[in-house]
Amino acid sequence: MATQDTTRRVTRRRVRTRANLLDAAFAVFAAKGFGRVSIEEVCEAAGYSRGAFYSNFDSLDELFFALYQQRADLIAEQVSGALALDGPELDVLAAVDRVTEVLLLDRDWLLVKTDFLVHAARVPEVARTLLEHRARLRRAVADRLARARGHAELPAVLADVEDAAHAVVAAYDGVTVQLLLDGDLERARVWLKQLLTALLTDGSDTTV
Amino acid sequence: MATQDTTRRVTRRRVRTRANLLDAAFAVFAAKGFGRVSIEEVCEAAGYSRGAFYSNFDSLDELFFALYQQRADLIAEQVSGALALDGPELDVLAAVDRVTEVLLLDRDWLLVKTDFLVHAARVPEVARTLLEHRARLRRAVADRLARARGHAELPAVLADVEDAAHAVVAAYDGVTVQLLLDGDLERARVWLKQLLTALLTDGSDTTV
DNA sequence: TGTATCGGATACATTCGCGTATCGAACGGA
DNA sequence: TCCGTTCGATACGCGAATGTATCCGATACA
Repeated sequence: MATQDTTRRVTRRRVRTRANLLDAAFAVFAAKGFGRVSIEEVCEAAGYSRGAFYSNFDSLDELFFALYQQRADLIAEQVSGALALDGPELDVLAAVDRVTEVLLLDRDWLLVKTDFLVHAARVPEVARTLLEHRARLRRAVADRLARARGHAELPAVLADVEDAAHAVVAAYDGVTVQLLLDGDLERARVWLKQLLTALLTDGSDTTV
Repeated sequence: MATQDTTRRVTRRRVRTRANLLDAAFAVFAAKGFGRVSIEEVCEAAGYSRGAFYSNFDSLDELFFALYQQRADLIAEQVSGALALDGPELDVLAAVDRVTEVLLLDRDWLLVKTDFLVHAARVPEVARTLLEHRARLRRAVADRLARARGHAELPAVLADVEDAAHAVVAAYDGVTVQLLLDGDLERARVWLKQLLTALLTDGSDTTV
């Protein structure tokens, strides 16, 4: 179903099935890793037969791609929301807290996301999508920083707002790796906040 | 051959074969990703039959593990070397340059390393090994920073040397992700230097 | 409610990769 | 150089996963 050629009657049942397959796939991928999952396992977890799968997707890769997009869009919205929350008065540290909460929500997503990264790293077409998603996040962060800029705190060597946003994403990725290994979500949050603070403040007080 | 039971005459041919298999595996893993590689592919790339493989390893997982350890140890030594290079007078920025050069040497290694991370994230036993390796790196960095500490520059919110070392590793991981996606090695180096500079200096001059 | 279409189950053939058992050749010590 | 040992190639059987073709029940629309 990669290419939806002619218009077809898309049944409610169909969308439900598709959603169920995606959800099941998420769970299975998180548990075993994309590379070790078979189509059958996904179907079994979702409670369907392989026929249902092939009726909705052409390959595991395609499903994986759809899955990533679905979840990534969700996260992007949540982050934007967390950043937009306070008025332009701007308490950057509070924003950092909220974003941290959203970004480090559950380890399963990070597992799947990293699997997807590994995949994307070898398929330029897929990499492009992932890069676009990251650009979207950076943009949101950069905008927020720009808004805060006039008001008070000033980054250190990262004077450029774009660079600062880039740094935020890098910190996120860095902490992700640590979390994947030790599984300590709470510590990861604290650590990410500390890192972001170090990156986004010049060392003086901070809050504005 | 996981458990080397009784003492056996280990032939030169054997070590050569093993090394060849490891080298070939590295190339194949880098190209296709661990999850998409079969034992046969590795053997074919190395120019051996599957018999040779099973004579040297019990499973692809075991080979992967051996491969990671081999290369990781190599890197660890190189980093230590790069850090030890200058005397205790200490130009931290120069050290940053050298380390950056070593850490971002080739993308293939990062690909394999990330594959290994994804694997380790789901196998605690393997994760422990990877965590130990990272601890080794952090230690080297922390020692270096401690040596520099008395002399001049001072981190910002990362007063603790251990925290600073932690941040260095996080930055490395963060930049790695970006490099995996865009493949621009030179830009990654520049970017890593900038990040490390931002993290390890208080914003005043720097060099000491 | 009837009916044409759609969605998913089932059954099948096939390919692929695995692990083992066996055998001849390479090796290294005497 | 000779001989016992080790290494790796070959051949085999097996199980798992794939993709397809077909069929029946569900669904939307009139």
